[in-house]
Amino acid sequence: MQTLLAAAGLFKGLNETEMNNSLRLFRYQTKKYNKGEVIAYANDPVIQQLILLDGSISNEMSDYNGKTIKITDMVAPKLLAPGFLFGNISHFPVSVFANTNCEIMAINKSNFLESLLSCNQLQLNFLNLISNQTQFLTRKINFLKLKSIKAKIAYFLLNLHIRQKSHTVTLPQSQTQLADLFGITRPSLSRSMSEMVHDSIISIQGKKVVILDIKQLKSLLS
Amino acid sequence: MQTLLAAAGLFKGLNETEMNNSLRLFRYQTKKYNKGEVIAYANDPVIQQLILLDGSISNEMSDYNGKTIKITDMVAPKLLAPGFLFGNISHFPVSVFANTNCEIMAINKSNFLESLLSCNQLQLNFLNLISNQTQFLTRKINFLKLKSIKAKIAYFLLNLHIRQKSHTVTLPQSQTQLADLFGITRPSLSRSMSEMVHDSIISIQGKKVVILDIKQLKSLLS
DNA sequence: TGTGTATTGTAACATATGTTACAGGTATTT
DNA sequence: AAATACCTGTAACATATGTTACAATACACA
Repeated sequence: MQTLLAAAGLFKGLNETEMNNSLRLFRYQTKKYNKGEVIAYANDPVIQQLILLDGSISNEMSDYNGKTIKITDMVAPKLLAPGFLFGNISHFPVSVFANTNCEIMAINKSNFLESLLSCNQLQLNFLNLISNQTQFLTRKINFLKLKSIKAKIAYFLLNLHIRQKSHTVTLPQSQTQLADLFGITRPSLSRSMSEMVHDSIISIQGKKVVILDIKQLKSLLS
Repeated sequence: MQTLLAAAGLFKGLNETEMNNSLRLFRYQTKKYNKGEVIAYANDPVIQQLILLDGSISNEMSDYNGKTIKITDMVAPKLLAPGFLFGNISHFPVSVFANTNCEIMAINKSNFLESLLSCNQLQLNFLNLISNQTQFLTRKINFLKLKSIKAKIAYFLLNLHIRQKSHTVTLPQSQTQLADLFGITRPSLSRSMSEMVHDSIISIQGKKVVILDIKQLKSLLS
């Protein structure tokens, strides 16, 4: 358990004693969810800090017409929505589904706060986790601000390029899933990629994409 | 100063003694900026907690082609980017401009952390401020996810309707500014509004908009 | 009151993206 | 190897939005 919470970032840098103290303070419950089950509904009030101990979940935002859009996948161990535990009105911004069988730790808000206050390192860790989430949201906003499909493709490929450290990048998802992620339709994605191939900016072979002209790719971001 | 920081949320609920203690701990500097000056550049590292004590600022995100998009305006007193002070890589997500003459308090990150840790109420307040910022960002994402211009107009009008508690709402900005906020062009905004008038969903007279058919307006959100 | 400036409505046209449909390819299962 | 499901490319057309331009109106200020 301690290892898990350390990996989640919450117990990072705590020594054995501090971990034990904190764990003793947490009046937590754990609950198991089966694949496909709903862990939290969007707009549910956030009254507990949920921590994904095992399994993987997906965050989905429900559209006004009921259709859900996947935001992101998360793999254990991870704190869920740490930035929403406090604040004036705290509601889940997304619905949380179990992608696989999951185990969730739940800690009551006021108890969690008490425990935080009892350990400086724990507080710093929590602040760091929230800040990271904030930065994630900001990147999401930057992505959503991109106006054209080609700009989104470029942004995505350039990120892959940085992470995979190669001009040949491997798409981690099918075009159907990517289109979903981008909030566009699959034929539109395909068409834009084809045009970029035609313009010799990239070349495509299955899931491999070769970045031929990184300068032009970057210029698509404007 | 104490009143200002209380109004900013940071000193909310602190008694006189706690405020004095905290203020003594803060090794802050204050700095004045003239209207139009840049307070922080996007991508600057965040090494201090900045607090706007007086004046009003605007957050602008610089596009890849250098063009800036206004995100939001803020009026003193307010903490700037509290969610970015901690975390792995903390860079300003936006540039900050002085809309009017401004006074800014700057507190070193590590000193700010120390001070937080010395007062439980202060910590809770900071967590609440960050959470509120997170919720703000989430609402922003929800807005950006809206696909059509009419959906954005509907979302905006419905929010005004809730806040102004009336079916007749007053637009707080010119269409030019709204279009900017929505990330669209002004003629497109005007056209969409005209169509909504034609469909008897709203009627417009200057800055006054009357919501005639709230049901249809809501259905535009899908 | 008059004059310049910003704001709004609108039109014609260009472009980007969505929609639908279909065919060929690839992978998976049996 | 055959059958099935999924994935990809592409085309024709519909729709939404951007672009540019101009006129009409409202507003601020001398």
